[in-house]
Parts: sequence; structure tokens; C-alpha cells
Amino acid sequence: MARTSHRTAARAVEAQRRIREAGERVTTPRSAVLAALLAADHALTHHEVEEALAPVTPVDRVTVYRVLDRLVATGLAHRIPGEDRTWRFGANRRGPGGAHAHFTCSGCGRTVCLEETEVPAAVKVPRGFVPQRIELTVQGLCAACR
Amino acid sequence: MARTSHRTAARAVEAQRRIREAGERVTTPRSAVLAALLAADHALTHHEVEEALAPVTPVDRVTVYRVLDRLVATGLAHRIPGEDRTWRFGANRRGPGGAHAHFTCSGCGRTVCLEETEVPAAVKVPRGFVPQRIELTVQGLCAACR
DNA sequence: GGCGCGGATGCAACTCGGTTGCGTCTGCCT
DNA sequence: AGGCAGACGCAACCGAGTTGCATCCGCGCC
Ligand SMILES: [Mn+2]
Ligand SMILES: [Mn+2]
Ligand SMILES: [Zn+2]
Ligand SMILES: [Zn+2]
Repeated sequence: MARTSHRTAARAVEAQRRIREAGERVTTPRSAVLAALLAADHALTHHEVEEALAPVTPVDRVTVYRVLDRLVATGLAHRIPGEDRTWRFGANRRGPGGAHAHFTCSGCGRTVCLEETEVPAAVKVPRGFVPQRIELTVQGLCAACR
Repeated sequence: MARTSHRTAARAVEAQRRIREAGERVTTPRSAVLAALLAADHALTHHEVEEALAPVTPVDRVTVYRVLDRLVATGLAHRIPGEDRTWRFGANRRGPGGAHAHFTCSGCGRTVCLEETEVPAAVKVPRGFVPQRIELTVQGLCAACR
């Protein structure tokens, strides 16, 4: 438990450092949300973030939405559109621009970032179309649900 | 115009044939919805389907949802999750199981099926994970919006 | 350390894509 | 033609995300 809360504190500091370095104001909700993303082993929904913060640093629903939007806008996190019409958010652990694939488990509904998996650099598109970003999502069963 | 309505009628017949062949009951809403998907040059939202049918064969909002669900379940159409939290639907012109990529235009918001574009057959996933389906979406600008 | 301001938070009300329950209607089999 | 399971229409509902506005507070400045 001492170990755990030590890690938690370290994560909070790390989150604050990242926010400050991005030139953003360091506020309680922002640090708490980013720390939650950094702590998670899978991409979190708005609701999951809210729940994760509730016991220690309750944050208003709307603020969670706004903070996550801002983290995405400043490149500190990324948003993953899901099969179930809800967005999930993951911290950009290795800075912005790291295009990677995602895995969504149809058992537990969790989405994880596949930092290792290559996304094709280019694909064939119809004449006149200009590709900008490629998204690759794998559906299947995670190790736990298999 | 004679040409156009002739094509329209042909499409209605084709839609009915496909529905019957799938072992489903042939109803007015079902034929109309599938015919609309077959006629479209891009994947349609629920709302677009409803609008397309309104002038000739008005169909209740809820019925459109249910018909589209069923077309997907029977393999006559497929559902594409979008960046904007709405689903889009396309007819499965070449039968079910034809995995293909999609292109979403950030200008007009339209999504088109890239029937030509290969989806990688397999990707690297973490140990113990079982991939089932791979989805590839390209974001960019379409020829009209460029 | 205190001051002031612009941006951030909290709360309430709202939008909209999609769902559910239920009574009526109809495609299809006999 | 007759009967029934399944489809349709309508109304109420749900939940993710948004908007407007008053209050608060991080941070640069003294
Ligand atoms: Mn990710
Ligand atoms: Mn398609
Ligand atoms: Zn799982
Ligand atoms: Zn376009």
C-alpha cells in the first residue's frame, strides 16, 4: 500500500510535468485526469475516468469532457472512436504523432493501444482522394476473455 | 427521367430478390431501405436513409433502425462506426465477408467503401489475444472537398 | 506575499443518435 | 381464404456529449 500510493504520487507529478511542458495551466482536474490515463492499462471512457477520480478527487462530468478534449488538442492524449458509440482516451506516452493500432475485445469491451503494431504507411485510395491519417482497429478476444 | 425511374424500379426488384434469397420476409420498408443503400454512392446514416425514403415511401424512424440492424445481421449490409459517433451503412454488394477499408472525408463527412483497398490479413497482437476482424479506416479529403 | 485577470470549473438545461414497450398490422405458409 | 409469428408505428425513454452562464482559481506581475 505504501508502494502503491508512492507510485500514485509519482504519476501525479509526472502528469503535472507533462501538462506544464505543453504550456497548459496546471489544475487539479487536469492532473487527475491525465494521471488516471497514465495509470490505466487500457483506454478509458469518460465515465471510467469520472469513476476513477471520484473517490479522491471528484470532478464534474462536464469538466471531464472538457479536460479530455483539451488533452487531445494539446497532444497529451488521443481519442479512439469505438464500436459502441463512445470514445475512449489513452495517454500519449511517447509524445504526439505516434500512429499505432488498437485492439478492442468483444468480450469485456476494453480497448488497448497496440504500441508495437505497425499501421500501414500508405494505402490505395480512389483518384483525387487525399489520405491524411490511417486508423487500424483489431476486434477479437483479449487474453482474459478468451 | 424515364431512364432514372427505370433504374429505380430495377433496384427495388434487386433489393427484394436479395432479401428473399437471404430467407427474410420481404416488406416495404426492407426493400426500400436496401434499395436506398444499393443506390447510394457512399455509406448512409440512419437519418440519410430516412430522408431518402421520405418522399416516396415514408418509414418510421424506429423501423429504419430495426431494418438496418437486421440487414446487418443477415449479411446484406455492413455497419461502419464513425468518428462522429454515428453509424453508417453500406450494402454488401459482393456478398458478406468481403473485408474492405473505408475512407472518411473530414470535409463533407462522407464515408465511402474502398472495395479495392486491401486490409492486412493479420497483425501482431499481444500474447494470448485472439484477433477476429481487422478494420482499416482512412481519414482525409475526398476528390470533391480537396 | 498579495492583486488582478483570463481562462477553467461546476451546475443545469439541452441535443440527438439509438432503444424499448406495446398495440396493431401483414407477409407468408397451409 | 385463414391464422399466426413476426414486422411496423408510435410514444416514451436512455445515455453520451454539448452549451450557457455564474463563480472560482492558476499564474504572471508587482
Ligand atoms: Mn492508442
Ligand atoms: Mn464498406
Ligand atoms: Zn476482454
Ligand atoms: Zn468530402
